[in-house]
Amino acid sequence: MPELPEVETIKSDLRSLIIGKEILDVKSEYPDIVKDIDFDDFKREVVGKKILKVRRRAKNLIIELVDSRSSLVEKPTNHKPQTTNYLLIHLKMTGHLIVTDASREVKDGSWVTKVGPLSDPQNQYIRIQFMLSGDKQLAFSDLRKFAYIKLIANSEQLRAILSDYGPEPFDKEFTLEYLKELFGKKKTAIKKVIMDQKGIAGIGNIYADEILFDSRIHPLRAANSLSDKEIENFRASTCKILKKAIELRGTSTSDYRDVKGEKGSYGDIRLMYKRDKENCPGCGGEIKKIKVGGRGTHFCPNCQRQ
DNA sequence: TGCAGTGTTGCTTC
DNA sequence: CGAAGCAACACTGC
Repeated sequence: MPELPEVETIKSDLRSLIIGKEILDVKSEYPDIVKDIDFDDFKREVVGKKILKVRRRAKNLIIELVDSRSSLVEKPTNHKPQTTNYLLIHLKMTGHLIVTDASREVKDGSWVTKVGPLSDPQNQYIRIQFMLSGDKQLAFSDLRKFAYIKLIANSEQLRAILSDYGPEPFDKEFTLEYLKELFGKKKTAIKKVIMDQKGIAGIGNIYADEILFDSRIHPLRAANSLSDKEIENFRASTCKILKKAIELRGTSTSDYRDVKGEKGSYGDIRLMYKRDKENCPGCGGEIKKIKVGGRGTHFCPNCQRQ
């Protein structure tokens, strides 16, 4: 389940692997993965475009495409058609992006894809393949078909979609004051509040449990009951945990893999997530599992008091 | 063997 | 309007 650190890892890897490449072809046996547009239209829009930038916002990846035939030195004409658009990709729980070698058969023009990371059982649910210049492909695998790709026509539309998300934990606006305002209005369980992407962008189930333990806050505490000190602890823990998780390239306790099919290693040092019945590293007591907002929640009842 | 569990987001319902 | 619950989906594990 890719959360902020996993999507950030994918973003960095894609930047070094696919920026500057041209999309030569798109293939899919599951065209509904591309939302809100007929697949043939989608194909017409992206084939021939060049990958200019890769960004992340919340758990979304944004790939900026520009017409590969439009030269940067060329003077703009009066009625120049829109040449820049964006792929907005959300991987949901089991979505993966994989970059591998691929080349076109000389004799019949069909694409041959080398196996590589695609032999991983986690990557065998290929839904869409983008064939790229330089004998590469970007493949989109997703077991459960929740993940999607949207084509965003221009920067205004993109901005409108992305403005619904709360601040990124590494943004300037992610301050004690902001969090006091956000939590003060809600009497819901704090865990639900911090996983709401409209309030804070990027925290999912794994890092919510890790952050709440690090800041010693019980997941069922009413958000508006937190003291200023607890909110500051939460803020500091969020930055600390997410930074460490990015360094370790994410958590692969379940299906997550990076674009080369490799696992992240944050799962090895996680303290709470999926560690119920083990001993708490803080006090030695037993880690409990409960449900909060329908999600499995792991915490230490002794270190994180109601 | 069937069914609960898994997990993000957005839609529906109250 | 906020909050809660469920659907989307497919596979695993008990």
